[in-house]
Amino acid sequence: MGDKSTRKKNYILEKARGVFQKNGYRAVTMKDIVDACDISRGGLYLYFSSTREIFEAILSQEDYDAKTIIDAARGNDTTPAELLLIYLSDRKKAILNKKDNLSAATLEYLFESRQLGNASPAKKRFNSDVNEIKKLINEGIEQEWIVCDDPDAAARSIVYTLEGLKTTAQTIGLTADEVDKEIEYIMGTLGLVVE
Amino acid sequence: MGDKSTRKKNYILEKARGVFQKNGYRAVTMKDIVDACDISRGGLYLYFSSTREIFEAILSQEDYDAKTIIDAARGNDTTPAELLLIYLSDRKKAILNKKDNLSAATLEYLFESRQLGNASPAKKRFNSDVNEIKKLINEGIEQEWIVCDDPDAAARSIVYTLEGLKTTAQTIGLTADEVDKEIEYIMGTLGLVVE
Amino acid sequence: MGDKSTRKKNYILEKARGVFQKNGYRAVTMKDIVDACDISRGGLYLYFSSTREIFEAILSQEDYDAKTIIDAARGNDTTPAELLLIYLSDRKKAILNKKDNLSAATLEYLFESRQLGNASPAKKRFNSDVNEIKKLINEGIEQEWIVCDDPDAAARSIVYTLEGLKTTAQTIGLTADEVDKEIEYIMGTLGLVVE
Amino acid sequence: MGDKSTRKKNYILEKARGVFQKNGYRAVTMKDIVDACDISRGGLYLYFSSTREIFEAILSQEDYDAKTIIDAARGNDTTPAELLLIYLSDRKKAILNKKDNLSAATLEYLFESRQLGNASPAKKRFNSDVNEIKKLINEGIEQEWIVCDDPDAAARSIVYTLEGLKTTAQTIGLTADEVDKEIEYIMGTLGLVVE
DNA sequence: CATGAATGAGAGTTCATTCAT
DNA sequence: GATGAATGAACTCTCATTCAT
Repeated sequence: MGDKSTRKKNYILEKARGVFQKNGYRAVTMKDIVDACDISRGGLYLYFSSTREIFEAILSQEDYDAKTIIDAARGNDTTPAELLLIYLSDRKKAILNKKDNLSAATLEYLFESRQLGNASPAKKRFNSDVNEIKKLINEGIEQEWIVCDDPDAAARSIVYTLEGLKTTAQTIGLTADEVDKEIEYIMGTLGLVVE
Repeated sequence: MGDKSTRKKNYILEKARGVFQKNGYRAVTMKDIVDACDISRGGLYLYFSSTREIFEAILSQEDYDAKTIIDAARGNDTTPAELLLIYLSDRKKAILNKKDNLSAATLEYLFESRQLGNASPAKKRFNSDVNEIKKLINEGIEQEWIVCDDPDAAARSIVYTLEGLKTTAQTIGLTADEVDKEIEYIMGTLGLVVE
Repeated sequence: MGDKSTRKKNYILEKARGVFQKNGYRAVTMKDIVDACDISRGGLYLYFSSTREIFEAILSQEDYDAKTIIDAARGNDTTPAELLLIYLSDRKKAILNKKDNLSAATLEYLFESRQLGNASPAKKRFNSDVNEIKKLINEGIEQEWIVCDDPDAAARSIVYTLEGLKTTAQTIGLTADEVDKEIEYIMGTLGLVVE
Repeated sequence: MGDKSTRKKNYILEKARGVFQKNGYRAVTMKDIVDACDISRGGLYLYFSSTREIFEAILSQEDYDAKTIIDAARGNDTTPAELLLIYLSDRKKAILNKKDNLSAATLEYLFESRQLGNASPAKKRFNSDVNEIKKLINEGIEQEWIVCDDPDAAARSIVYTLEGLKTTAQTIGLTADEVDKEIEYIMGTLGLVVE
């Protein structure tokens, strides 16, 4: 983290992130990143040799998985319902934050990855998120906060819905109210009320 | 439909569809389509002047909106629950059919449209689908098949979830069972049971 | 003139003239002319096989040489001075008439012809104009209207100046007053006064 | 002037000048210049992005305006008549020098500029030349070398005539004698004799 | 005669990538 | 390490020209 090479790498990633946010994944060229970083063409190649490599480096810095967020929020007296709401609210922010948002680029990246046949990191992430939410639902059932016949299906449903909200926000746009309403509905299906 | 020019146009669209299915939207060049159609460079330009134009022509041929499918299935004795299930099953086919599937390309296209500031056709489609499903749910409530406090939120939730399933299928892949399970869950939240 | 083929040819030339006036010579394509004539691509080729051929046909229709104009104006009592003024006034109209004017295209055409080594028609025209004006000046000298040491040089000078006015009008623009002033000056050098 | 980029730019301009001299303005393509310079396609675009840009750079290197030539020739004992003759002789060289001559290309360029609506640099040049010659004529009148009623008209006439000579030389060709004769005639109209 | 679909050469332009400095 | 000039492949788009109908 301290050595010069790493600092430079991080500098590039930071600048490149802005470019991907603005232009998506496929439309970004090495030249765009060179321009954004204000370094030389050759200079960029010393650190990264393709936009794919750069984008993957950026993705690996992101850490928004359910476990991280939920664990950070856990305390002695936080109920599963509260934790779920905290997670959904965090996702809401990410969904609505149109500027600082790699969703569009990430989807493009994943489509391309799919075609190339390597989607496993995304799959791992999906499964881990489902598991984390399922755990929360099971805790809620035990503590009689939550009513749910099939925690696995419920957890999956939440993740699919969040994915759908993200896509919808990127393609046709969503307001905060629309996301709030959906969060309330999700909570409602589990027998929870957002006060 | 009969004249030569229209036949040729349709031929191009058919071939181009394959290219978009395989490569997504942004990665496709006019040359790719020229090669797929086995016509001359200039020849393609007689009919279409950009990949965007071609893609939009393909999209306008697609007719998978909820109203079309549901109306086609309505009969004297079809219950709202049955209609909803028919719609979801149709969507399931579309979600899983990875080969003959423009989802990935369409999402890319929509992202680009968004950046260019014209997402309204997609929005119209979204709203129309939500409405159609809401109508179904309301009918179900009247006929006491369905239990639902907020039909609008329920309908939106279904559309978001389907969107999420489509994306997930494209990015990390889904099996038929996984989709079935999700459909059952959706029906369950409305108090319906898939036998 | 009456047969269908000639009528069609003339129709094409008429439309093409407008295109050359608007766009010059080199910039004009066969397609431009096809579009202007509202005929088929192949149809144009039945009559002409290049823009050069068309332009040459147009040029051969033009008949603005000094002899034509001066002869048309000759009468029993027209003095050489009057004839000269009539010719210069005619040229003035041609110089200023920016819309209906092939000057720019003609110059481009002549440059290209020069490079190709066949400028003789233009040369013939130049010499004939010089001769016609020289004749006029000589008549004027005989009748003691005009004072001039070297009628040949004077005639040439007039033609060069008219050429210069034409070019200047096309490149940087000229007003009627500016051309009038120049005509007066030319007349003045021959001892004539424009009343 | 010394740095490599400027040297390369000048190298390109030098080679491009030859191409414009040979082919005029409109007919020249970026590829022609690439070939003449023996550099890569992309290489040329590092320095210039259109033939227009290149041609304008070449033009801005030219410095043949009347003021420059006349000022360079001024000395304690040079008479206005001598200065005028020096200027006309310089123009003669430019008019006759068919190889190293951008006249044709420049006229084409000016036609195009006219169509695009920006002819002002040429206009400025025209006016400045007229003024410089007018000053010379006025000096000549004061010192009683020159006889002239209307110095402004005379100066304009000279510029128009030179323009006409240039065009004529380019289109149908002129010999040195023909130009000499015209110069003598011009001088004669001002009451001057070329010895 | 007349049409206009079709071809393919060729121009413009952009970028990933290399390499001498 | 770092630079940025240079290359050349690839893509978009336009036309002159042909030819089956």
